[in-house]
Amino acid sequence: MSPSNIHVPTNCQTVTEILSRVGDKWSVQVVVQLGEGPKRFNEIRRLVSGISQRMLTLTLRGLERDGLVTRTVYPTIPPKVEYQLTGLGCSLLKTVRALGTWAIDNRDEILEARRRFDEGDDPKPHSNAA
Amino acid sequence: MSPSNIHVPTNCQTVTEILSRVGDKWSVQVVVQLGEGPKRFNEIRRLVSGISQRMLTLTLRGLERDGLVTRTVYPTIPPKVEYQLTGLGCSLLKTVRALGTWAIDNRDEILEARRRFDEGDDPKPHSNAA
DNA sequence: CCGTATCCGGAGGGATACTG
DNA sequence: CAGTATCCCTCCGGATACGG
Repeated sequence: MSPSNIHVPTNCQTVTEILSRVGDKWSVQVVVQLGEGPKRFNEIRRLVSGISQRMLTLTLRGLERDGLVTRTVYPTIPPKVEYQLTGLGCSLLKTVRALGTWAIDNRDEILEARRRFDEGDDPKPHSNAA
Repeated sequence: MSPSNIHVPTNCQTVTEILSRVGDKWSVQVVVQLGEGPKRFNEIRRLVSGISQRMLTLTLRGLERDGLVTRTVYPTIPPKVEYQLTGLGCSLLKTVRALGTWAIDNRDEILEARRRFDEGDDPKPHSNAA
């Protein structure tokens, strides 16, 4: 990367903003599930097990608001609502998957570092220096 | 804790876990600053202006715990402490930059979608509101 | 200079009950 | 089935003050 890449204020600001969207507890999981194809409300709810009805609603609203998913209502009885990733949503999914790959690749290393740190931060276990 | 298996949920589980690390309010900004080279505590604090002393400490601790940064103390007077990205931290930075690029590229589209949604999400202005 | 401890307001998010 | 509203509790994170 160049030392003076694009102009400054847009950078941190925007990235942080997007990470807030994606970094919440549920958005990514919902997006990933929707990556498999369009899904109904309770279908998603089952797949992302652990999520509450309330949170699923809020998460979907947020994603819809940002143009990442579309919401289609079929006025049948009983009502049927389908959620689907937009093009924008798909492109986000790709990027997120890259992060996911990183996470999986480095999972063990992180867990190990974490364990060591919690043990008492002992970087030199072979030398018994108190 | 599951008694017998760790195989299935590795995907969502791990990704969510990493995003929690990276998706908090400050971690990314700190990592980005550290990407420019090793920095001292108050140096980072100035660069990531807006962060409180407390939050910087907590953020750095978290990153250190996960093996993303190292903390080096020089026992001088006054004390000097340097933080630096590890190899793991650098590789994360690269992935995060990709997400940052996505954010910048799609910033306008998201903001526009958001504005439309807040306006009243009105794709069919004529006829009775369905 | 670097960090910790305490106080405290507000957002996030779960459980539940109700509506169309 | 899909969604809203309410209650409530936890944790995040800012301000401030103190210790090495």
